[in-house]
Amino acid sequence: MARMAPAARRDAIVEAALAVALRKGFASTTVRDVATELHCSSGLIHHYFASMDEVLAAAFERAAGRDLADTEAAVAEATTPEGRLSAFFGSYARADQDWSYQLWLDAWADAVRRPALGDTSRRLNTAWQQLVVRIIRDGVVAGAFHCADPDATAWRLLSLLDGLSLQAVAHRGLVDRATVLAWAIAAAEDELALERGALPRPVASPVTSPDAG
Amino acid sequence: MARMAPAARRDAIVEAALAVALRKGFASTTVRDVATELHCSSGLIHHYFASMDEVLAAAFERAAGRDLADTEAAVAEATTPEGRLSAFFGSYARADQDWSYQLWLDAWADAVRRPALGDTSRRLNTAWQQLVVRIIRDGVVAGAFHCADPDATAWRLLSLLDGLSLQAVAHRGLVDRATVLAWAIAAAEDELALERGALPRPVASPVTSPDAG
DNA sequence: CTGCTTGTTGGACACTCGCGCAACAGGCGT
DNA sequence: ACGCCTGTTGCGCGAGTGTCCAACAAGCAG
Repeated sequence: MARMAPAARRDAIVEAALAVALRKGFASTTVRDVATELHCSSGLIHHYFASMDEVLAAAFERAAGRDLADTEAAVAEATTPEGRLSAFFGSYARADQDWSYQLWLDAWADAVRRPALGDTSRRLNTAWQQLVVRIIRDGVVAGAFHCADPDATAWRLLSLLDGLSLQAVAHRGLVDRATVLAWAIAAAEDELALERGALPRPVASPVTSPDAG
Repeated sequence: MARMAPAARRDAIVEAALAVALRKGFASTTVRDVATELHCSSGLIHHYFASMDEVLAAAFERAAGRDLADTEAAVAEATTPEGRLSAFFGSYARADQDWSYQLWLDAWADAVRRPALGDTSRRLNTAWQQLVVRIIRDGVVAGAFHCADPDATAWRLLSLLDGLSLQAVAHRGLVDRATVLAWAIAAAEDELALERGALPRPVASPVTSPDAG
């Protein structure tokens, strides 16, 4: 493999690891898999990362961080509290269509066994929850929402969303995406003392859907 | 090891595999672990099972089935609709104490990639949801609950429970067990048009807590 | 008691895994 | 042009895995 600048090489490794993980899951992504994906030697991966755990954590960090940034951008675009919350749901539900949600399932399952991955997953999960907290707080300040404990409400909304998305992704067809979205929004309306229908229904945006590996 | 009847031996192997899996997780349960647990040779396991996958699949089926049966028994013991629902929550929350909930995380993550495991997981997940549906239906008939769509409510309650339990298990300490239980029960009271506090808070039943492996 | 079926043994085999290391080579400063 | 720094290689180690198999022994039929 051609010589590369350290930053670029690190980047390429993370990207390759992510590509493999999306195909076969975190648990069964090996150093040699990443090396093959990158057409380089396995030793090179260890030259940049102390352990495989760190490679996977970095790969997950990138994928989830990217999704978080996208969602934050979508939320920032909206002008009203109701619009921001809807933007959040719309952007989140999009995630369970392509394979990025499968990454979360893998990360949650492996969190206990791979410390670095577990830390990353915990941190990013909290970041998502804090995003919801901010949306709620802003809405309360603006007088649009009523909520006694935004932190708890955020956990409940996010967990409902996760539990439903989990079924949609792991057991395809048991619960469909539109239903997940509708139920989550209705739950938010209840939690925030809004009238039914107060939150605009986001349109489901079509996204890339890679085949199984 | 003493000679045994084929059926009894098969049973003992599955039981031993389950014991190990509950102690150190599904992913890291090996043939030799099971053999050690059973005080027999590793070859014996392969005399009864064509592959290790089959052993683990049988163990998962037994664990999940037993949890379901336990919960169904606990639910059946209660006499009022409120008592039955509380019994369900109490029994379910118990699951996230040891590794049995980690089994579900593993199953959900691998469902898409391992068809046999995915089928089992889907079937048992649906069985849990149907148990909630029955509790709700009975409560509605008895006039204790009000619910327009028991099927949907069951999915929402179960998903909230799963989403919260997931955080409790994968990210130890982010959300604690008592909170999961309290929030789920409160959500149930809202869904079924009950007054706050109408559902008795189940006592956290002490269960076997094997050390980490 | 003898012979045969079959549960059971324990090691051999052929991998894979993460990781470390000595050697090679490409590009930059001088 | 040279030499040094460092990205890169590819092999090898030790530990781990699932799977297979020839040999052993326990119990039953004759």
